[in-house]
Amino acid sequence: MARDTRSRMIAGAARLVGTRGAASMSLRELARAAGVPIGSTYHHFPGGKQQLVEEAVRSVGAHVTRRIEAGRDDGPAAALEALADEWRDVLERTGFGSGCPVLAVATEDDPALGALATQVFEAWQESLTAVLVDAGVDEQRAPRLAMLVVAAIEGAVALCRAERSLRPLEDSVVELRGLLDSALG
Amino acid sequence: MARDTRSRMIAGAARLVGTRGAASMSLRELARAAGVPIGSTYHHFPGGKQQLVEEAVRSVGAHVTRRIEAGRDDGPAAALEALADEWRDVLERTGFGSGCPVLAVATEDDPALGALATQVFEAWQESLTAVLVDAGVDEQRAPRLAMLVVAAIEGAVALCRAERSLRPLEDSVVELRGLLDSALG
DNA sequence: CCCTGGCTATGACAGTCGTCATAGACTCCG
DNA sequence: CGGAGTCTATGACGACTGTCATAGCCAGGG
Repeated sequence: MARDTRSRMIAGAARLVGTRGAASMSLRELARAAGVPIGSTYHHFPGGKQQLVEEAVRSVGAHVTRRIEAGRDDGPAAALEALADEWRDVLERTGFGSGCPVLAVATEDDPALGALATQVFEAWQESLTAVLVDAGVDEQRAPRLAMLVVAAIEGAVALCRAERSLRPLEDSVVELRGLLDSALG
Repeated sequence: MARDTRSRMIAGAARLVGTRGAASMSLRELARAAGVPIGSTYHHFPGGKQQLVEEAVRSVGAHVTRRIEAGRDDGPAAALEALADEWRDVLERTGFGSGCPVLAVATEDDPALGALATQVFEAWQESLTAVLVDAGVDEQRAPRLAMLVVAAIEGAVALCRAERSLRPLEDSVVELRGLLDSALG
C-alpha cells in the first residue's frame, strides 16, 4: 500500500512536471491527480518537493535509457525510433498536454535540477553513441550525432506540444534517420 | 519616458520568461529587474500579465525572423549561423541563466501562449524554407529540413542551459551544417 | 485484549501571486 | 497661474504556495 502510494506519486509527478514544469507543479494538485492523500506527502518524501521531482525525473530518464538500449542490436534507426516512440506515446496519451519532464526541468532556473537534467541527457547520449559506434560510425563523430539527436527530439516534442500535432516530431525523425543512415558508411 | 518604461518592461519580460517561464515570472520581480515602477504595470499593459508576455514573445520572434532574413542571400549556412548566434549571445550574456522565451512558452500549459509560440516557430520555419529553396533544395524537403533546424536549435539551447556550456549548440550546428550542405546538391 | 507503528487527515504558518482601486506627483498646454 | 492628462506610489483583496505539527485511524504482534 505504501509502495503503491509512493509510485503513484512519482508517476503523477513525472506527468505534471512534463505539463506545467517543476516550479508550477503544486503538491496539492499532484496529490489530487494521483489519487493519494495530501497530508502524507512528507511521510513518503521527507525531502519535500525537491526529492519528489528528482525521483520523478530520474525515473523517466532511466526508463527511456532502458528503451534505447533494449534495441541496441537493431541499429541506430531502431534506437531513434525508440526515442521518438516514447514521446509520441506521451503526447498522444495526454492529448498534447504533457511533454518531456526532463526538458521542462532543464529550462527552469534551479541549478540542482539543471544538473540532474544534464545527467539524464548525457545518459541518453552515451547509449545512442554506443549504438552508433557499434554500427560503424566514426568514434569522433558519434557523440556529436547523439547530441544532435537528443536536442532535436527534445525540441521537436516541445514544438509538437505547442502545435498540438505530431508533425514536428515526424518531420525531424525523417531527416534524422536519413542523416544517421548516411553516417554509417 | 512612457515608451522607455514600456520597452524596458518588454525586454525584461523576454529575459525573465526565458529564465523562469511565463507562469513563474512575477510582475513584481519584472518591475524590479527592469527598474520600472511596480504599480504602473497595468497602466502600460491593461491586459495584464498575458498581454505583457505576448508582446515579449512576439518581439523576440520578430527580431529573430529579421535576423534570419537579413542574410537571405548568403545561403542556408548563414541563416543557420544567424539563428545559432542569437542564442549563443543570449546564453553567454546571461551566464546560461536565460534561454529562448518562445520555447519556454511552448512547454507551458497555456493554450493561447502555445498557439503564439507556434506562430513564431512557423515564421522562422518559413524564412528558413525560403532560404533553402533559394539555394536549390527540393521544395518537398525544404520545410522538413527547416522544421528539424528549428527543433534542434531550440532543443540544443535548452541543453546548453542545463549543462552551462555551449557544446550542445556547437555540436548540433556542426551536424546541421553538414546536413544542409549535402541537401543542396 | 492492548498497544505499537506505519499511514492518513486536518489545519495552521508565513509568504507570494495577479489584480486593481485610489491617491499622489509630475508635465505640458492654454 | 491653472487645470488636464499622463504617469507613479501604496496598499489591499482573495487565492494559492511549500512546509510541517498534531491528532486520528487501523492493521499486526505480544
